[in-house]
Amino acid sequence: MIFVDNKSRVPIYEQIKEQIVMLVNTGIYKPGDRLPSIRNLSNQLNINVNTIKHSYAQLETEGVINSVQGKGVFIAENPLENERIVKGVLDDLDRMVRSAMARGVSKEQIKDLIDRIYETGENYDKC
Amino acid sequence: MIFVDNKSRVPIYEQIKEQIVMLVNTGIYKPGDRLPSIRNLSNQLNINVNTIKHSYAQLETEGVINSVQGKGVFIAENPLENERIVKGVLDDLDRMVRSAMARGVSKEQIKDLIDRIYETGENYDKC
Amino acid sequence: MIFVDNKSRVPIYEQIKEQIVMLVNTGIYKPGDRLPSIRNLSNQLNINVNTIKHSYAQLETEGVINSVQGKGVFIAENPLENERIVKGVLDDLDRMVRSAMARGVSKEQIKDLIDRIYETGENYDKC
Amino acid sequence: MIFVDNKSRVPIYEQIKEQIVMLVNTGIYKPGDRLPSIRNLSNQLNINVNTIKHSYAQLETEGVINSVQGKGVFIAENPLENERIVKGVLDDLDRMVRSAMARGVSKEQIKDLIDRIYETGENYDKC
DNA sequence: GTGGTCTAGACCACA
DNA sequence: GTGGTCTAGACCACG
Repeated sequence: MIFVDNKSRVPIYEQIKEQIVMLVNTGIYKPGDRLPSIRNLSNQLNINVNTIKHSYAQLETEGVINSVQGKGVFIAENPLENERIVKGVLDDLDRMVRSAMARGVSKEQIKDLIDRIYETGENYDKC
Repeated sequence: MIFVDNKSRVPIYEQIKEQIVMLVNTGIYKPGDRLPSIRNLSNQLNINVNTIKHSYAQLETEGVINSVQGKGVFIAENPLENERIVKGVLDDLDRMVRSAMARGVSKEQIKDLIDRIYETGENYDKC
Repeated sequence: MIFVDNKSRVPIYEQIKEQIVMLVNTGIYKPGDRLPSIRNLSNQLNINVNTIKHSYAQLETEGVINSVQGKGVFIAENPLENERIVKGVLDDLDRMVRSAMARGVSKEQIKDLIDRIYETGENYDKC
Repeated sequence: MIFVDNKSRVPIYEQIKEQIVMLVNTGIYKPGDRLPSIRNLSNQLNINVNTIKHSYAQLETEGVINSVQGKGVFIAENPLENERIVKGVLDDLDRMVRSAMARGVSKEQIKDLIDRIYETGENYDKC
């Protein structure tokens, strides 16, 4: 499953891109694997088709995926020639942690939150 | 006292909000203290009056400050004791941690980030 | 559906806020319903976009509505279940009753006013 | 004591005017009585001298009071020739009660609030 | 001088 | 099309 945060400053199409790259990075997606169709993903995530299209289009120009008319979308042969960095999220996290600190939340509280999320929310599947 | 990064993805009014909260949190601003007037800050930062107004308005509805017609803007009595806002911050954190997880950031990475933030911030009066 | 009195001492954005809350309260708007777009309402009422935006922004921080980029503005899940806002309303009431008392309004006068309001409003679905 | 609400839509100078008229109306102030000096009232209420001046000036042009250079300010002989109506407060109250109702506050809750205020807050003195 | 409200219009990102 | 941000400038009420 791909996780999308509507309210993030990071646009949805970037979130999707980053997560697909990550799935490739961790070996969950391998070259030649087929990605979910645009409409399929659109339905799953309840997100506009155009947004998914936007993500896929950028991934294609970056050489991460290939879309084949009438067949589907596939992971490219050398998908990670241009390595990508997950930076936006960490910036966001940084700001939010500072915000929470300023508002009196303790370090322990935050770490507990993280543990809880990572334990319960194992939301990695091949989708 | 306040700095603004025009090029950040974080809107200016939020940058200002966060910095004022920080100044309150560190004890530099105390209840009853007067903030710079919207026009004054507007000139200092070379930012439109309305943008400053926007920041101040949100801080007021969050109970951090009180603005008084014709007098100025002042730090509230219990500026950071607002359960609802703290809850909102935690919700935001929750979303972002999930987002980071989905994008392949490890639990340890996040916890390191937190440690770093809390350590550098520990010089503050209140934490 | 929404009316505005330009000459009132009550600012337009507050009039709009109150009427939307009322529409939610009476069950005319239900969670998930879509509100008119800011531009649409702006045209209908012949009021500047920013003024509408102002109303919607406050309602969002109060948890009554959610606005989603590119999609629209929607009634939140529990639009009126916000302890903090209710507390704020009661504080306002407190101030105004004291004000009325100081200006010679009798207890009975106020109670009559309340009865009248609650009676005429009793046709509403939820009260 | 005169009661002033900083956050009311009714301007402070009007609140003061109304309350003095009310004190005359109820016979607490009689023709010839001396009002507190501008500075005295300014200190008591922690309100700017100009604001008090504004109230007194209007009351004088309306014939309610006479100010005598170097002696003080006194209630006029026929102070209430032009009868005044306390309307602003009631409008405010009306709006707030509706607001509270919309937010789920019960009629009884409000009436309790009123009883409590009127019982404990007998803040009428000659000042 | 202060804050409060409103308008008009611009540009952006997203669906 | 949608909302989000920012600017410029106006007028008001209040201190």
